[in-house]
Amino acid sequence: MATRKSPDLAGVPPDIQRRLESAGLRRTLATRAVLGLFLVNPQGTLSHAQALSSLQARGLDINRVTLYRLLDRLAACGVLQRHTDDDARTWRYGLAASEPEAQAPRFECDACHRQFRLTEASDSTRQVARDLFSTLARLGHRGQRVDLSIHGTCAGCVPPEKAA
Amino acid sequence: MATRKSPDLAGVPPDIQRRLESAGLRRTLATRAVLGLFLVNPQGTLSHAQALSSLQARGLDINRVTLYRLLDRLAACGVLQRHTDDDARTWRYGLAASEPEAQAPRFECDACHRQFRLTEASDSTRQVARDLFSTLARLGHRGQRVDLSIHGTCAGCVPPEKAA
DNA sequence: ATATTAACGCAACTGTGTTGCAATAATGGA
DNA sequence: TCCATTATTGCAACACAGTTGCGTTAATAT
Repeated sequence: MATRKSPDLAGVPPDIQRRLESAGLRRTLATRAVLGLFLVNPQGTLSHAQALSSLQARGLDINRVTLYRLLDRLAACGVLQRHTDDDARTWRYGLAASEPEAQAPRFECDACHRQFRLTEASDSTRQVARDLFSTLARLGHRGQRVDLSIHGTCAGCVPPEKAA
Repeated sequence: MATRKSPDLAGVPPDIQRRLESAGLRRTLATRAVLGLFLVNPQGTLSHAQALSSLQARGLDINRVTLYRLLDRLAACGVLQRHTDDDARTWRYGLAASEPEAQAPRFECDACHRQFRLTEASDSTRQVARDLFSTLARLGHRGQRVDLSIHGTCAGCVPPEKAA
């Protein structure tokens, strides 16, 4: 009745499918659902708690521990990217960029806590990363990874009367 | 016997004393001890746990809740600066720069978890901050604060045979 | 010296994430 | 198509960082 190979990963981009497969991950209900959560809004990020309630809102009753482990697995195989939220002491997950080079700065709205990736500004990041690495080298340290984030108020949260 | 005004804040810089006073903080034993902890190493940062064990090592038996509240207070009045540690989900505290403009990037060693402020590179930060703010403005958002951090291995932790 | 109230210590609690283990269900091969 | 293998799941219990309420202590101002 149904095909045997790749049963239900319809809208999932091939590069993600490849990463899932080469890590040996199984296509479970939970995996598909969580993946869908991120694919409907590729720029956004979700905390564990947000992901859990989204799943519940869709009628999916997934155990919280299962979700923790699933998000971990997806991050470990490079499908998601994990970073710490600045305010709460929590992790946030977002789709990883296809090429890791394209590390764009993150913008986090202090009002609604949504996060955006500023792909328009990835040049700035590359530039400053070069600078910093050479500064570090001069001091005898070794730099490996630059994390650039901006806090502020997003367009949707800027009070209209103050919006210039 | 002892002077009545400002009894024991000998080595504390005047701008810090001013901030303490204008916030109405009292000069308790704990306040002085914690302040001392940071002043002996002005570039360093400490987690709550590290600060607590340093205090205990000096024979000071301060309650952990008291320390939490004290660190909060010092951060609230601008003497300390608080930020989330990237690996553990904890806060770290460091002396705040006298002028907030001079926000230098932070370098965090992934091996020993110590942190350094790269004052040599504060120009890079200013530059990239300008870039990002204008990018954000174009998109309708409003940027308020740029956080630039680098992870890597510090001079003391780089394995000698690999240190070039 | 005394009244006021910030700061303290204790106990109990919250929220986020983790671990051990038995049960379940994708997956690949017969 | 059925079966064996083993990744994944759910549950319960735990670990850790930080918070809250409240009665007590001790800086500070008068």
